[in-house]
Amino acid sequence: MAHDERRLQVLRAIVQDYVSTNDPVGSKALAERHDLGVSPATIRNDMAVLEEQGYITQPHTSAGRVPTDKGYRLFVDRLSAVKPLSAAERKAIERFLDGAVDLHDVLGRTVRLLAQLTHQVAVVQYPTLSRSAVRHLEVVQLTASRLLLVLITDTGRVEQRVVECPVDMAQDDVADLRALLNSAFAGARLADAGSRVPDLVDTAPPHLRALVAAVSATLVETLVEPGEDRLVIGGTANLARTALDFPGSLRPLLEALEEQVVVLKLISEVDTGGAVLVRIGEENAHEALTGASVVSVGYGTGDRALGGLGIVGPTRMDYPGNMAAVRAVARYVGQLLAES
Amino acid sequence: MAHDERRLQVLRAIVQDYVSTNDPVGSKALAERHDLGVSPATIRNDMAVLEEQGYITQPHTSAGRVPTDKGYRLFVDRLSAVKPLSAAERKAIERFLDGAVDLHDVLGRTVRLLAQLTHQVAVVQYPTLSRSAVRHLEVVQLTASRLLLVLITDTGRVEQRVVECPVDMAQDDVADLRALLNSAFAGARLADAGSRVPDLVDTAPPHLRALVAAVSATLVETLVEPGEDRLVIGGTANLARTALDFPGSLRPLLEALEEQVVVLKLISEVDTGGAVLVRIGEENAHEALTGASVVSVGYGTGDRALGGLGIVGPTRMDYPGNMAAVRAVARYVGQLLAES
DNA sequence: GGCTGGCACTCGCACGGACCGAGTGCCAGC
DNA sequence: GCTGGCACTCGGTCCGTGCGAGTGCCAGCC
Repeated sequence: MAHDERRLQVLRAIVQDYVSTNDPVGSKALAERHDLGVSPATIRNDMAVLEEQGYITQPHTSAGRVPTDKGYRLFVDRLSAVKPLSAAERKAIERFLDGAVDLHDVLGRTVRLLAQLTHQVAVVQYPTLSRSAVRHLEVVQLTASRLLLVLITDTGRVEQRVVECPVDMAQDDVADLRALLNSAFAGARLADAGSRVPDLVDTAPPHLRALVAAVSATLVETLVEPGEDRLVIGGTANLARTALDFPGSLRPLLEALEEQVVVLKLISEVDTGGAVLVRIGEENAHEALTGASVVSVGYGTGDRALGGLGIVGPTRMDYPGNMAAVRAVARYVGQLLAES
Repeated sequence: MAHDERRLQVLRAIVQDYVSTNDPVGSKALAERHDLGVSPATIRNDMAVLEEQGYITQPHTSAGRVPTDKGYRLFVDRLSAVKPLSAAERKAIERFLDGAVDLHDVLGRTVRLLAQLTHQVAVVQYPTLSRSAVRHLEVVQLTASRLLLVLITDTGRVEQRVVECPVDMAQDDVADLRALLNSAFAGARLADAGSRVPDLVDTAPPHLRALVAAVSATLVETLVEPGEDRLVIGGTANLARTALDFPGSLRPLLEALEEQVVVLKLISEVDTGGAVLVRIGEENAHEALTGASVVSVGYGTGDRALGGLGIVGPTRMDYPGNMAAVRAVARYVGQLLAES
């Protein structure tokens, strides 16, 4: 019992030291810097056991130990206390986010803030369309047969689509179309929009039916589908600082970030309970993210989930601090968006 | 005369070889790989002169020569023929860009395309707001005293702003406001919008005056100002490949790219005549861009300039190829946007 | 006058051996 | 079960050497 407990202390100390120094940590340094109450020799025995169990590893003989993914996992699950943010950090969050003029601005500031607080790459997802509701649909005629459809959601997103129509339209037709669409979809969650289409087409005046059908089809096809979820990414400059932590090069990671789809999946799969999720190294199950960890959490207004946000960095990161920062920022963003 | 001519050939050969091999190039290799018709010894004499004049330099004694910024400049100005795009590349441009659903999509595809064609970081500017005209203004009421203003421009941009109003509004007020704003601003270039405000406020019905004033103020302040210009950036993964070409680290460059303001300035200062602009190394007059070159060009519809696009890469880049790619993409994007 | 081949010279770099020190595993003793 | 001691391993650094690429210069040739 007592051994087990101390071994965990040793693991914790190893993780902490390694994260802060980036040097494999040896038994002697550990005994000096931490009050473990035992000699280096004893620590060596513990380390041998930890290595046996797969929590730590040696880069090479005669080097210190380094935590494995499994070691970080244990650290995150059982050994790390939540690190409260400093007053200065709370202040910074407020100062940074207040004064945003629209959703785009809020998310842009959020991603910069997160990157600055954590010194990692930050990722913020736009509020999911499928979980948003229609606030207003605007229709603007571009040419005789071409419309610009602008969707405004209750989460503040504004999306545009160009719709090619089968027939030419008069100005009155466009106004009628706008009224029809709004009365049909206003307040509807986008996920449910599809089911309202048949009814809408049926009740539309005959001369507008083809038009309504074409426009609603575009609406449902391109706005309800997932895959239309967007990401804001920032702080990639931080990768240059941590470049040495990534084995091969930064390239695959940068590519994955640009690709968006992989990261989007990781960020959007958040715990509905609001807990911060940590995925360490190979847990991410994607080649480009070997050696990378993702810390993410959902944000929302009240009890309603809007999307996810988080950070991506090397497995060798300050988990308690980053988890605290991610959670705090998510809460604040949620509040901010609830106001509008 | 004949010497001068040959010396330029030597410089051209040095640039070409150095760009493709990344090794300082020596007189012997030069004589072997290029048909200069003279012996290495003669080339050495020419190289000594070129070095004297500042076009090339030696990283260290007993190494070959490397072009300086000045050398690249001469190469771009006088020694490079425009490299026509291959049929496959033209095909790729069409295939890539066709099927875009809106402006956001067009620019996103453009930046990916450009990054792929040039293997550099690509940058595309959204159509400048100040040069755009108002197509439609939509007003959506969020709360009693808060409005969401949505601006749709003739260049396809859709911008949103939240406006806090001094007074509570009834639904009819919002509808009236919408009509007033549209009749006042529809068709106006945003740069001229400010001058229409006083007239608009004067002619507005008394009970709407405060409202109109507040909304137009926001409109002018946040949408007409420059600095609201946006960039799309892509292909940063290509930096990892060319990392060795950047002296210190990638960090300052990545930071400058995220900051946007520096790059925006470079990209938006385009030649109005439609020529491709090349800024080499220190010509960029920004510390983070030492060792980087920017190739940019304006894009637009017909004779109307919308914005700029271009690439950022190491000074050691394929200027003819990249210039051709940038120009071709800009043309195609211009055509595409002219259609909508 | 300009080009060429030859030649001595300069360095950067890769290679290899020696040294050092951090860290380990093991063992006998407390 | 912990501790101090000890022999051992092995990566990193330092240094000296040899090699080769590339240069500048010079005398001779067209």
